Amino acid sequence: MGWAAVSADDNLLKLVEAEEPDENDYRLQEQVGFILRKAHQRHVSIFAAHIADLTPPQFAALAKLRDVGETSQNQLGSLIAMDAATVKGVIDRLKARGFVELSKHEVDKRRLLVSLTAEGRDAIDRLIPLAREITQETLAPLSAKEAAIFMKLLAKLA
Amino acid sequence: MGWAAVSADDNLLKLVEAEEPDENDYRLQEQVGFILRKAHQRHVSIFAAHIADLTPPQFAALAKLRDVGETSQNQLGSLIAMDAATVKGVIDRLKARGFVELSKHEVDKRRLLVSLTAEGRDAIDRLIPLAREITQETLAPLSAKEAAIFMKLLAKLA
DNA sequence: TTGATATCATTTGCATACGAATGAATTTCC
DNA sequence: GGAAATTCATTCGTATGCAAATGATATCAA
Repeated sequence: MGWAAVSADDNLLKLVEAEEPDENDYRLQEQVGFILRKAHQRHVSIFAAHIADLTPPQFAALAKLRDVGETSQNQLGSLIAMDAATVKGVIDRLKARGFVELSKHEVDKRRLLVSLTAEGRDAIDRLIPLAREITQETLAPLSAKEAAIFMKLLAKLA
Repeated sequence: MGWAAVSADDNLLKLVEAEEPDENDYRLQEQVGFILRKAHQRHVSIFAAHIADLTPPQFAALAKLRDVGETSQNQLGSLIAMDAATVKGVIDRLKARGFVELSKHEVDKRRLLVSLTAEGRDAIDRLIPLAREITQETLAPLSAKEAAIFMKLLAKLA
């Protein structure tokens, strides 16, 4: 009885495994998260090759400030997808470089207003053409049509 | 002559500007780098919701070790796209958790061999089904067909 | 063989990235 | 009006991620 039962269990196990051959062939390099991380790394590397003295988050902060003018730190953070702790560090470093200046909101005393300095505006205006090249080089492995499709799908994911 | 020349220059300038209206309408949220960063952030967040006690890089290290068995630290790093400094920290933390063990290469004394412990193998085997859910949820905004196209194009970029 | 190179690993320094805790100021709601 | 909840900013701790410098070991080449 013992032998027969074990044998039946073995067969059942094999059937189950045949229906789910997944467990054993998980391929890390094909997972979206892994490739996303690599694609992001590649982009950051291309960015650094074109703009050595500013990081992508710092550039994003300046570019957004150029769009919206003066805003609070948190507001800016939400516009460029950074939480409060992260945006503070970015703004601190931009302030130390003289690219942004801070002031207190007159009415709401909690808020810290951030705005571009003249130097910051010059910098971002000067860097935007380079940023276009960065975008182009990042998308270079794709044809124009592929790039358009990719951007549409990527936007859906983000 | 002076007036005529200036006038001609003005017209020329306007033509050039008409051909390149770019400078003023750089849209950060449409740049591939910015969206790539956001998509990556979203994936990391989904990952954390499913696997709270391990980060994506730590998971990648375990998954790759499961594939290839014992390897050197640097070799593992190149397999999962981490430089030497980064992979060291990841392996250190996995070692502290008892998921990997280190040993010296007998022949080449520079190399530090990394391998899964029994506990590490149990962990990765247990987590792989969750990782499949993470991949699925990350791609959820796309239809099956869109996801297939996206993965092909993303792989070209990375 | 030995001197130049290259590889493996470590360390340091800097810059995101985010959860959690804290304090100050504001808004909401009863 | 005032207590409760919310918002804004800061700080701390932990974890990538990478450049650059360093030391130990291997390999290559003259």
